[in-house]
Amino acid sequence: MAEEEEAPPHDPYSVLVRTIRTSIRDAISSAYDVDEPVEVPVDPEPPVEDVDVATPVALSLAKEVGEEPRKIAETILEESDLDEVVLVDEARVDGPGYINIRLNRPQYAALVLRSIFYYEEEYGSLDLGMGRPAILEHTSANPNGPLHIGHGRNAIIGDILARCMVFTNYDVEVQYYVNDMGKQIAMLAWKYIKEGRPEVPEDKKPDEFFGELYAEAAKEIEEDPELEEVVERFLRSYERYLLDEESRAERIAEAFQVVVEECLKGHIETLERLRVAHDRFVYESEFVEDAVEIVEKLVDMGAAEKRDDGAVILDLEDYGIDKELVLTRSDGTTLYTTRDIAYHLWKLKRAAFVIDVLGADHKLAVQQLKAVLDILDADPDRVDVIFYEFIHLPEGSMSTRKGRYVTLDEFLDEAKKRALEKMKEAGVAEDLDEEEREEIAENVAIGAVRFAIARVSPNKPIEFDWDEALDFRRGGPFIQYAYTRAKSILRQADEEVQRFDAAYLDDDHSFELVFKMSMFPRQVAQCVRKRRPDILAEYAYELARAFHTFYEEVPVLHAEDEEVRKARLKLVEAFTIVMENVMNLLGIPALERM
RNA sequence: GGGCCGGCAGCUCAGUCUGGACAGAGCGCGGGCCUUCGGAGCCCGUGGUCCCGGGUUCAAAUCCCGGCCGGCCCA
Repeated sequence: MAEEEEAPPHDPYSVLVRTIRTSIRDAISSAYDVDEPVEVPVDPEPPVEDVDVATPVALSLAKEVGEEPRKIAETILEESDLDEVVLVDEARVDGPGYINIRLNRPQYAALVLRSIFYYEEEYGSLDLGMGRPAILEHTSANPNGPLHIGHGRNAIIGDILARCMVFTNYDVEVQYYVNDMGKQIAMLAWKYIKEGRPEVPEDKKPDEFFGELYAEAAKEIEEDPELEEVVERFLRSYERYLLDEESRAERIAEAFQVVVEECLKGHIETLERLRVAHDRFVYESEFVEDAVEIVEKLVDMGAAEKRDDGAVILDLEDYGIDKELVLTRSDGTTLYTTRDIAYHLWKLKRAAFVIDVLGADHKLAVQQLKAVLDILDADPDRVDVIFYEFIHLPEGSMSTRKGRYVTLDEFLDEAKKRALEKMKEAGVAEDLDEEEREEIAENVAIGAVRFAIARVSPNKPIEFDWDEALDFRRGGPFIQYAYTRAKSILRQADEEVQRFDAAYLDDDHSFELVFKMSMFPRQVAQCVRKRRPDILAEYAYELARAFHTFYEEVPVLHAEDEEVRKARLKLVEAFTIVMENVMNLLGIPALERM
């Protein structure tokens, strides 16, 4: 009679670690007199042949206990019940006192595969968010030109994080904050009117068109500083218009709105191509009234001070910020930061967590923002900002103003071109028609671009280089190719394996793959907790590498034995499940053919 | 001048939070693997004062202090 089968663990690696920890901890407390529960670090990649996991715990205990580390390790092993743990095959002491553990590979492989097949597309998903609402804001580029690769970094970091948070049960709303009333927009609106409100040419993306217009405007204004005042007047008029104080400014308001909407249209088109989605677009101009109220409140509280010239300023020295914050200019208009405070108050009311993805140049502004939120008793700790460093071009940092940038569209186009060349060179997919080949190349391009940007940790500056960014050998295509190879095996096997014995997966390459797959839930959790998409990108790469090695070294369809063949087919199938989940989180298209 | 971030192989980067075994990958360079599942791949080799100087520790790329260089922000 079959027993009632228990659901397998969501996170087999954690089960393993917990078992080992408990066993060692118990051994320590029964052999030694230590007051606090001991931290037992577990190393999943010990540098020793035939060892799967290890712990240096005996080394760190040496001082407290006053014994040689090796001796401590031996005592721990004697006292512990590690040899009775099913997942452990052998535990021994090596080197200066490491406890090295070889796993019971058949047992562990069986556990891992059971989890993967049981949860399938949910494998890797731990309940970190418990359904709590979160607002994640990213991209939020000024609508005065096309998105360049710097914005791409923002969008991709934000998008991967959003996908990971949804996957780990956060109730996420992704927002794009449209900066529709900054000085840059005023410059563009001015130029737009000056040029007689030109239509966007048919053959041009609107953001590209207005980006060029903006660069021209910036140049003109630089050459004739008197125009600065004209632009300032535009800005004032628009803000008063929004507050119903100056209804005559309709023409100006309309110019603002046209340029913003057109540029935004272009942004969305690019983002869709890159598979980046937003749930909601929030406009800065919606917060003008709230901003005014907040300033009044801060003055009433006595926190902010109204100077003789009419400007309202806030002293933040108590927060370690020497620079005083201007909330209202002497002409009565509010500033970006003031409206940003209003926006954040609004977000905090609607969600348990607020996450922003911002360039490193916003660090001071965020410090100020958080200080003000604290003054307003609005819980700044619930606002978490992910900063990323800039992407530089060989000729300097990117600038919309100077018209010096590599757009995301160009980046994708170049990637696609190279993918097509590669396909031709490899003579791949020749039986498909032109359109299908284009589609594959486009998907390879998306994977290449997303991976190139995601793989670098956010706080590291990137020097952009075409050949390096589009190196298919260590990039998205490498990952996609692993998946494609696996799918190709499954297609040819053309059989549905039901029962199999994981004990046949104990050779080094198969087991390495099993072990890597078992790390997936943990990697997702790390990515969410540390807000570091690069962790997941790195993991995807390692998983792909483990598969490529397995593929080259271990025959599946031509396995020496029918039972071995079945087990390996299931391993390949499990790999496609895990890899598909990883790729979904990274937004890298999974392809049957490429 | 102040604040934040980075500096590791010729190049691009992991590892630093939570200190532990010879510091890991990829590119490059040298050599091998297409009579077996797709060579956008695999294997072997080459290559490092972990920016410098002190300190803490049995043990430092990792922690602390002081410098240097680069980026960003503020003045």
